[in-house]
Order: sequence, then C-alpha cells, then structure tokens
Amino acid sequence: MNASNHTYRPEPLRMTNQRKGILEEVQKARQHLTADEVYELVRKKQPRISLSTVYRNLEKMADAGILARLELSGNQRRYDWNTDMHHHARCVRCGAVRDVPVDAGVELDLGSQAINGFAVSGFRLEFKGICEKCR
Amino acid sequence: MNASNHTYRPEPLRMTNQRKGILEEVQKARQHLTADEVYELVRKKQPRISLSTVYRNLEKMADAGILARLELSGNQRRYDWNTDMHHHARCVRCGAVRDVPVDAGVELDLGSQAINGFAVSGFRLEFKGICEKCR
DNA sequence: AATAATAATAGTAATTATTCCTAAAAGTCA
DNA sequence: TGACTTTTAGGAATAATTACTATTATTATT
Repeated sequence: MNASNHTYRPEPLRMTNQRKGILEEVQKARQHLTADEVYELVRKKQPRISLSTVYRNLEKMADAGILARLELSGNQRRYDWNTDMHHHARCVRCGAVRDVPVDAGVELDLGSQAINGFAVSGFRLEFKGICEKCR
Repeated sequence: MNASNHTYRPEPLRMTNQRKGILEEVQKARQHLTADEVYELVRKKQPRISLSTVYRNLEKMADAGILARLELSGNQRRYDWNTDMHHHARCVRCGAVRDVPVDAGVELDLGSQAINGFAVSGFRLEFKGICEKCR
C-alpha cells in the first residue's frame, strides 16, 4: 500500500499493441471515458484484450502523466487526455462531462488562503448545470 | 432506476431506535463518517443492528435533508451533519476532512457564468492541503 | 388497549468497480 | 539470437453499496 497516488515509477513503459490501442481511444474520444467504456472500444479492434489490461494501462499511463485521472464526486473514475490544469462541468440531465478552462470567468481567490490553520496546496472545482444539448 | 438522486419521497419517516442511534452518532462525530464507521459506532449500543440498516437509513435521512451526503473525489461516501452550504478541505497526510465556510476568503466569480453554452446551476469546491495537526 | 395498515428491520445475496495473482507471451537491448 | 524483464489474458479476490424477503415494529385509528 502506498500513501501517494503518484508514485515515482522509474521502469520504462513498453509500447505494446494493447497500450497503443487504449491510448488511441482515450485520445480520440470526445468524452471522458471509464475503464469499461475504453474496454468496449478497444475490443472492436483487439477482441482478445482483457479488462484488467485496460485497467492496468490506464492507471500506468495516468501515473506516467500521459493521461489524467478524473474522479468526479460520487462517480466512476474516468480518464482524460487533457493533462493540463482545468476544471469540469457535468450536465445534470445527460451526465456528460466537459472541460472548463481555468480562466473561463472563474476567479478563485486563494491569495492568503490559510483556512484556520489549514495550509491549502490545491483545490478542485466541479460545476454542475445543463449543457447546450439538453436545454 | 431513477434519474434524480433526490426523489420526492412522501412516505413518513418513522422514528425507530436504529434510526435514532444512527443520527446521534453522525451528529456527535467530529469527523465525517462512512457508513461502516457509523455501523461500528452504533453497534456498541445496538449490537444487533445490521449494516444494511445503517446504509438504508443514512441514505433516507440524506434524501430527507436531515443529513448531507459528502462525495469527495475518489473516496468513499461520507455523511455530514451540517446541511448548510459549505466546502471541504482534505488533509493529504492524514486524510481528515474538515468543513470550510463558504465565505472563508474564497471568492468564486459566478456572475455571468455561462461557460460556452453551459448553464451553471451549482458547483462544488474541494481543497487539499495539510491540516494543523500534520504540520 | 386492540387492530389494521404499512414502514422498517436483520440477514444475506447480488452487483459494481476495481485490484490482485500467475503462468505464458511479447518487447527490448546487447 | 538470446537473455532479461515487462506485460498479458483470464480469472479470482476485494470493497463498497444495493437489493431481496420474511418477520417485526411503529403509527394512526378504532
């Protein structure tokens, strides 16, 4: 058991077909996918791939910084091709999740942010609302 | 399957011993508890209570607005006696979660918040950092 | 207090998401 | 090519949560 989610991992990543296929699907997806969504997609091209391979690789690539983990509150883990800092907005009707650039009119004053002895080092911001399609 | 998490529930809540005991523990806890933490606590006084009763009641009381669900990203669901609007801060060392009042120096500009066609109706904000004890 | 109606319970089974295990196969490097 | 090490498939294991069901408890009403 490891305290940190982002353990330093010196071992090299071999470029296997499976890994390539998984990465491809995540990168070309328009939404943020769950492990089993990725599995279903990759399976069309590599019918013998196993679910555990998909899980393992998504986690490994997230550790390596190639992908980003997306753990929205109360939901299944998803993976995001966009590893830059950004927020997310979830539609309460259809459940779609979209990216929100950090500067999209959102201003979070973290200036001298020391909430009663708590030293803030980061935050995550999650919007909910109704997306364009659902209005 | 129901689209909404907060279904209108006209049926009355009967005040059973189990429900009373569960509510008591959540309200007197200093931390935000998971279902099985509540279970272990209530069990000391009501050794025959079942885990599913704890789960069912926590959910029911959350639906009724007596408790608040707390689903921090990538974590087990917890329950919060404080149903007023507030944020949370999680210590990356010890994992403790504390409340952050909405006005604690945090300013989120939601003025004309329409992120490219997405109508924002709410948001959740989660801090991480190091708590007083762990510094 | 007794009755009738129905909500809640204990105990367990089922589900879902994820991680772990292992022998066999496949990349990588010299 | 051969040696070394990572990765794989497939399935078992785990953890959190939800669903099921016969029995019991609560509440409102006589």
